[in-house]
Amino acid sequence: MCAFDLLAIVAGNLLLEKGNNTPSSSDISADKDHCKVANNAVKNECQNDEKNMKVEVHDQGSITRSFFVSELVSQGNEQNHCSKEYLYAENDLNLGLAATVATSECAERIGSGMMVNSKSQNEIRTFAGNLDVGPSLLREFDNCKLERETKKLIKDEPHKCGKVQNGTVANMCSFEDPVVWDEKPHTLVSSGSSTKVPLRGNNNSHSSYPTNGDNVNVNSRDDDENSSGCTHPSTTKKFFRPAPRIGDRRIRKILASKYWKGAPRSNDATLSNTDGADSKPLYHKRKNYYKYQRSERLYPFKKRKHFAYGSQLDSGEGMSNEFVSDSPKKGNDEDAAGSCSKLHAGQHNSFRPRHSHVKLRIKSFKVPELFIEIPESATVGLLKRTVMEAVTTILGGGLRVGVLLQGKKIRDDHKTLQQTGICHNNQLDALGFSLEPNSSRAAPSFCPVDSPFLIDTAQPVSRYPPAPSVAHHATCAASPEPHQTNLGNLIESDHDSAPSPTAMSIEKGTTDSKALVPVPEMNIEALAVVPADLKSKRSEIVQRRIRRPFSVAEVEALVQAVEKLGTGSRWRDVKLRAFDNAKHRTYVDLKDKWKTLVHTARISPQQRRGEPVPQELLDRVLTAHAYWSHQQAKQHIKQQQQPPSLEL
DNA sequence: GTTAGGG
DNA sequence: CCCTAAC
Repeated sequence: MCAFDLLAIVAGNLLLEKGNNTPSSSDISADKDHCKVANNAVKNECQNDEKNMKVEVHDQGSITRSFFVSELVSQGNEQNHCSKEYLYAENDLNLGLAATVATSECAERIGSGMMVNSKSQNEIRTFAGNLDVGPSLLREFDNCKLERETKKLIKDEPHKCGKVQNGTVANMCSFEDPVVWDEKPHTLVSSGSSTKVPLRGNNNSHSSYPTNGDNVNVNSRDDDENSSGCTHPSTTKKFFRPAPRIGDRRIRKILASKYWKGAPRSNDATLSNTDGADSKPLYHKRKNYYKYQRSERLYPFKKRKHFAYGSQLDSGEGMSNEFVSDSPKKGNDEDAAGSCSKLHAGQHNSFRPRHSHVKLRIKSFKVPELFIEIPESATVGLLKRTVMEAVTTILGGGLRVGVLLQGKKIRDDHKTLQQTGICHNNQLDALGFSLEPNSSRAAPSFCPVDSPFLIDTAQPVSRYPPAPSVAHHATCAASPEPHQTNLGNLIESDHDSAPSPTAMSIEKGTTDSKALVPVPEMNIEALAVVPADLKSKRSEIVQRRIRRPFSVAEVEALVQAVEKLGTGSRWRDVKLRAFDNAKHRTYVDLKDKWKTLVHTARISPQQRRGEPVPQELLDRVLTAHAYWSHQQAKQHIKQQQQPPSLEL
């Protein structure tokens, strides 16, 4: 069950609420004409064996909350600097950006107590970490008051924003559920979703480091989440860098590949409903790409976060705070009101429905299905980490929000809510949201976004009851899982899952240690529309493994093995010796890793990226490499000299 | 099935 | 990590 706590956080259902703010979704009588998204108060608390992570999101509907970041910044005594940027971002309707700025600029200050590992790379994480740090810090944010001051500065230093903002602000407006955006100035829209919380893998951030390279990503991402959970920090990243829809560079590769030449970036476009801005990510430099890819995916959340003006972050108990307040608290909003309207100014025009508003309350999301296999002897802490990593892995490919109406997935992003029937009385209760893995194949260009035939009815979705029911349950299913892996806390997943929503399930541990396996779901409807040949291509793509950085521990093991066995023609032995239980590490992987290690060891530390490998290890790499290279050379010489003699 | 290297 | 040629 513990494991599920983490998952549960992510998991969830959507509650559609009309009219009044009553929690009950059944209240149909409410005025449907005026629908708004209720604010969610979500408090999640994840405790790790290592330390307590707290992600609390209280969206009380107070617009003021949006300034959380700013406040945070100001707290750091960098009001001028940070707030400016923040405001600027705000001006762009890009709170996320603001958060980003704050993160990069002020992270260290804010989190003075935190470990700041390194430059920009870790800043975000650090920032998030700070947020987590504690109630004490967070409480400070409670008093929001910098809006006015900061506003002045909004236009002051646009360039700063640019610096931080690699992506496009336009991205913000991408494919979110229109619903969320249907807010008018007066309407308080905040779909504070518990979703953010879960991602927080901070638990491991310190200690887990050796465990898995992924942690790095996870943490940073998580932190984002956290921060977002706390308020906006997370959001930041998202906007900061337009979310690459597709997984790794694979996407790039795919697009470039012969098979896909015909279907360029439109691919992305498909995934993201509206704006073409999404395609940008493809052009991002690879290095940055990984850094942000995960966080970026959380598009939906971030947007919501923007509107989910997190209120005070105090240490609460409940994992999910059901509290929802629809309307902003007037008291707090006094100040915020102005900024708020400004904040949303640009949005209304394009997104708000003409007549009525849809009022939604998203209590939680369904999350992709996970299978976890772990030894009974494993510790709870390990279980938690495992789950965390599993979640991270799944999310690694990015997330999309799926909208389900009466159990049917709505694919046409261009339809209005009205057209879809979401606003109608009888539909509100049937509306569901899901988090879906955002895989590259999910929406190849050849699948028109708008094509009606894609609006499938007979989807895997059926497996997943309309949001409300799925919510927080992690079901324990004992089903033999074909693709298993070893290596305790490392995640084994070789495929991004297909874009269908899934429920959570856990597989009872067997005797050996196993890892998580995101079980991909077939995108039936999509496949049905795809030409046969393309279909096969796609399936190939699906097999692509996710990138999983080597942890220091793994590097250590690799180095040790190579020192003993050597490199030449012994990768299989190395594998068996040091990574026999890590199924996801093939000898080819090890070989490749060694290759990169050697390269890394030769370049200057400044040029290195990713999780830093201790210099000591790098030294050993060079030494071992030199030694074995020499041995190999000698060997070759011998062989070249021997044959003649034999012939003679 | 492995290894070695380029991508 | 992927892909492939070459064992």
